[in-house]
Order: sequence, then C-alpha cells, then structure tokens
Amino acid sequence: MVTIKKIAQLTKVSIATVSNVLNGKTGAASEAKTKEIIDVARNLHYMPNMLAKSLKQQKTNTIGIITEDLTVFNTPEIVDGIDAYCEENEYEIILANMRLFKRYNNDFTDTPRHHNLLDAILRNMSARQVEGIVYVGYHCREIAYLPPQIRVPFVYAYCYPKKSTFPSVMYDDEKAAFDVAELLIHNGHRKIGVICGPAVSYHTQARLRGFKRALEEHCISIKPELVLYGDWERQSGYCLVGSLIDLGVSAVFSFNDLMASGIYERTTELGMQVGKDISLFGFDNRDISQGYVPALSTVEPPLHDIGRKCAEIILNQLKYHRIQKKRLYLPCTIHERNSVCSKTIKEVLAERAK
Amino acid sequence: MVTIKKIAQLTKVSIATVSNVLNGKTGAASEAKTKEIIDVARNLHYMPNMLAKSLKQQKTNTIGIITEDLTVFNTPEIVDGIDAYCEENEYEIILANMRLFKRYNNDFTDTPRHHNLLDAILRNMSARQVEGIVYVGYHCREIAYLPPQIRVPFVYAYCYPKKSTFPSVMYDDEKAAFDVAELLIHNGHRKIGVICGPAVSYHTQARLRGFKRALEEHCISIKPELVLYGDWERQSGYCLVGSLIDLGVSAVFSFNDLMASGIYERTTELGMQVGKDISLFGFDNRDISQGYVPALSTVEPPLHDIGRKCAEIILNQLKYHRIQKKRLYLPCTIHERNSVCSKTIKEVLAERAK
DNA sequence: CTGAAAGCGCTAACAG
DNA sequence: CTGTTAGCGCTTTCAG
Repeated sequence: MVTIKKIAQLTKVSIATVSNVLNGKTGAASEAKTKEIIDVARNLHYMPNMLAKSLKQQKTNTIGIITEDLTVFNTPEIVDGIDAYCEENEYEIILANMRLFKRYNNDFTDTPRHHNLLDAILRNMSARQVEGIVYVGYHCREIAYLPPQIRVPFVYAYCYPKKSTFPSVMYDDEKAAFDVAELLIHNGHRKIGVICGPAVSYHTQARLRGFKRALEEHCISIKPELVLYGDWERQSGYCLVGSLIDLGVSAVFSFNDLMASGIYERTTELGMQVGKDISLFGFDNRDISQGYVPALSTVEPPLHDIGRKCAEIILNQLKYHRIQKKRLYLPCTIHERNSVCSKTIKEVLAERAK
Repeated sequence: MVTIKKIAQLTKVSIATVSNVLNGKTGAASEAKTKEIIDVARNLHYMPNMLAKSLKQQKTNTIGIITEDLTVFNTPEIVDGIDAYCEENEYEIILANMRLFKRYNNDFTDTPRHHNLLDAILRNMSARQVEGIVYVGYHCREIAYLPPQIRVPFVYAYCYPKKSTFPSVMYDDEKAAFDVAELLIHNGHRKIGVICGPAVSYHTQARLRGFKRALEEHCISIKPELVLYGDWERQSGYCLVGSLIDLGVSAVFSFNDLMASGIYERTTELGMQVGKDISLFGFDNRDISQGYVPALSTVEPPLHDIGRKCAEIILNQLKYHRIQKKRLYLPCTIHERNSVCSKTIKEVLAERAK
C-alpha cells in the first residue's frame, strides 16, 4: 500500500508537505516540488486512506440506510433517491437490509426479534461512525420501537414513528385518493366501489379518508356496502369485485394494482370489459399496470423523491443544523390510462340490461 | 464520545486492559475488574470505533457493491443475496448505484462517461478500503471495460468481462430455454414460435441456442420464420405474435414476461384464449406473471443465489485464498402455471377451422 | 515555504 | 494479571 509517508521519502519532503500538496493547499511547497509530489503520487497510484482521514477528522461523510426489505417493490426506488442526493453531496452509503419478509415470513412487525435485529444494525452503524441514518419501511405504518440513544440524525422513510421525535417522509395517500375520486366523479361516476386493503392499514385509512371527503364535497352519499376490505393480494380483488358489480357500481377504485389485476380477471370471466363496461383505478403504478388490457389508470407514489427528501433532511441537519421533526407528505402523480370510461351509471345499467 | 481511554480512567486500569477485557480475552483482568469494566462500558453506552479498529488491523470487513441500476427489476434481489451472505459472515456493505438508466437514458453501454463514473466509484471504494467488490449489471452482457489496477477481489454479477480475468456469475439461459422447449414438446407442441429479444442480446443468443438444441434432439426442424426478434417491450410481443399465429403455431415462447403481456393482449383481441387456443411461456417470473389470466408459465432466474454466490466467491478468496476466475452459470427454476395446454397442432388447427 | 510533533481510537507485542 | 509502548495513515497546529 502506498501512503503519503512513502511519497514523502521518495520526494524528500515531510509527510506534512505531501499531505498539504495533495489536498490542494496553495503555497504548501515550491512549484517544482509540488509537481514532483503530484507526479509521484499519480505514478504510484496513491489512494488516500479514508479510514485514517475520517478517524483524524472525526468525519466519515457516510450515512446508513436500513431497509426493512430491499426486495419489496417500492424500496429500491427510495434507496435510489437517497443515493442520488448523497452522491450530489459527496456522501457515501452503507446499506443494511433487514430482510424481514424472508426472515420472518412477513410476521414480524415490532416483535422482539425485530427489535434485536434493529439494535444490532444500529450498533454496527454507530460503530462505523455513520453521520445519519435513514430507515426505509416496506409499507407505511406506525413504528412503535424507537432506536435507543441514537446520537445522529435519523429519519423514517415510508413509515413513521409513534412519537414524533424523529422526522418521517411519506406520500399523501389522502390527497391522491381524493384526486382519484374526483376524477371518477368528473367522468360521471356516482356509484363507486372501493376495494381497500385491510382496515388496520394506514394506507387503507388515509385513502378512504380522501375518497370519502371527495364524495362528500360532491354531495354523494357513501354506502358502506360499497366499501370492501381485501388483503392487497390479487385474489381478493378477484373475489370481492363480484358483489360490487351486483350492487351496480360503474367504477371501482382498487387500493392497489395487484388487486386490480384480479378485477381484470373476474370481469373478463363475467364478460365485461374494463374501461367500457366498468371503470377501474389502481394504486402503486406497478411496472405492469401499463400491461393490462386496457392499461390501468393508477397512482404513482413519489418514491424517488421520498428518498431524496430523507437524505436532504439528514444532510441539512448535518450541514446547517436545520432540524425538522415533522411528518412530511409528498404528492403522488396520477396516471390516466384507458381503464376509466366516462359513463353514467344509467348508461351502464341500460347497457347491462340488454 | 466515550472511548476506551475514558473507561480506563474511570476504572483505573490501562487502555490495553480495557481493550482486552472488552474483546473477551480471558484472564486479561481480575474477575472484579473485568466486571467493573464491562459495567462501566455498558452504562456509558460505549461503542467501539470501527474506523480506528479497521485502521489498526488493516481490515474493514466491508465489501462494495456497484449496481448499474438499482431500480431495474432484477438488481435488488441480487443485492439482497449479497447482503444475506455477507451478514452471515459478518461483512458490511457499501453501496454505489450508477443509475445508468436515469442518467444516460439507457444509452450508455461502455461509453467514456460510463468509464469515468466507474473509475470514480472504484477510487472511492478503494479509498474506503473495501476488501472486495461485486459489480451488478442490469442485464447479462459482455463488459469491455475492466477496472484498472484493482487490488481486491472483483466479481461480476449478471454480466461478464471480456477477458476472463475476473470471475462472473450468471444464470443458465441456455439450459432454461432447453427445458422450456422440452416441456412444450412433451405437451404435444411441434410448431413453436419464438419471440426473442434483440439478436445482439446475450440472453437472446443463449436462449435460442438452448431452444434449438431441444428441437433438434426431438428431430423437429427449425423454421426461421417462426423465430422473431422483439425489443423486450410489451409492444413488440403484441405486434409480432400475429404472424406466428398466422403461421399456425400452437405455442409461443416469449423471451420475457413483458412481451408475453403484449401477447395476452393481442390474442384476446383475436378472440383466442391463452392456455386453450394457444400456449405461452414467458421468462423472468416478473411479479405480475401470476396475475395474467391465465397465470403465465415462466422461468425464474436465480437472482438471490447469484448474489450469494458472488459474495461467496469474494469471501472465499479473502478467507482461504481460494481463487476462481471462471464464469458460473446457476440453474433457473421453471414455473408451470396455466398458460400451457397440451394440445397437438392438429387439434388446434381443427378447432380453429370450426 | 517546510517540517516536527501531537494525536484521532484502537490493538498487539512485550515486559514486568 | 496488568501496563508500557509503538504505530495503523492521516491532518493540523506551530515553530523555524
């Protein structure tokens, strides 16, 4: 390994001078010496040792990312956003993946094992002197367990802490659902079915709030029987949509694209065409939502921006001591494709009667 | 920050003793002192500084992962595999994401910008004293640009270097395609259409090789007009399948699930049902392949295992100096679902004639 | 303009 | 059993 010491020997100056020259301090050495030092360093492929530098300067330019599960579809894009912001600001990233799905078969939320695992990761990152930590949840929910005696900026992405001692960045489920509902209403739909996720889910609750508010603002009464609860899986869309159709809805808002795919299947079986006989809206903008026939209108969560924002919060706190502890809600993007038709319920029923 | 120095002062021993005790060296101090030191350390939440430790020991227990694009669907699972293996062996991960797609709009392969970016990342990782590096491509292809003067184990995942100076881990495209073809043949199919990716693609070539070999082994002639070249996108499946149908194929092997989704669309338009009137096989096992109607039979690449294997190669070299420079091909898993029917071409044609 | 010296937090050889 | 010492590679006063 080539160090400044060796370069100092070769160029017959002190290590201090080499250090100064290599760090671009002007006037650290005569022009000739400066050139010589730089040349020798280049020829020997000198590479500064960040460990030593960081140790000395008490600064690592590194933040840690803890992902609950990197293989869950939304996580990579969030990590990508964090990474992008960090790169622009010359920060490095250490990654720790909890692999909660594979590890605990999706049955883990706030168990002792989860806590222990998290504690171990936290200790590790702390030992590696990260300057901040982003915790990336795999779905929005309240996290009861707070990191104990954390001494660096900590921010939650895609989930939020019980007490708002730490900031968190999510997206605006409520607003997105409100917008979808309005869009459906503007297209003439009055009887709109909803297939939610589980009732306990944060997403379900927030989206339902937005959805109901839109109906209220348009003086449309909300029928409880039109609000059904699935489990986010394809199958539940398939099973549940039938009763909505029986009740005569002209549009269905599925709270994710996966359940929407089940709806495509069921409607096809029933001889109905999405986008013609029934309108459909999804959520998530999964990469295949464009591949359905017809392409599914859906909501794209601002995953990349969530990541960027988290990194920004950390770095702001680090650089400018600008502290913020609030929950942030970033806006979603709505993609209108071909799964929504503008038909009133009357027209639909009339056609169905034929 | 609490250091061993402070603990040494408080417990009135030397830092060496504290270090020994905290590292579990038996007989480093009397039982009483040992207990006292451990207690004090715990109470003050002492956390060893890995920078100092690594600097001293010339060992970081860290490997670097360079991803071409973390948001491309197969990458996270590979990273997950690397991470899993590293965690089991107490190694940490530094992540650098090149973001090639977003950055260069997918027009970047082996450009000078790509090289410069890679060089910068490599220098950085080297400065951070990583002990090995995994380079994760976003699709299998030959990488012409080799990392210059790399001094640590380096392995390619999901791509391979021009000269085999470095090991690489991929999956066995050829074998997978062979198996799919055999499966189709066993189900009575004799006239099988293929929708490949671009002809220059490694995947296309390898899969085509496997496919043709299977047909040859079963003495089925290969008609060039049944082999069409798409561009991996949905649209090309949609556009190309028509001519295969016109030529009377009873099954189509689409070289990815995305193009298969276009085939679903087109066949539906033509009043044909996948899995009944025509058989279909995909590739990739994208998360939505189960969501098609009927569910798509497809090939799952061993992404997680590729990641694990890469980490294993690195750590083996590190620990046991077990060096290997070969290209490794891991086996894929075939998922038989409902998009394949067992019908001979005669039966299909007979039905179509009706 | 240049260098000596101290020290970041830790480990490890060696001496007592 | 315990402590002294040297030093990992680097930065940073401070003195010449």
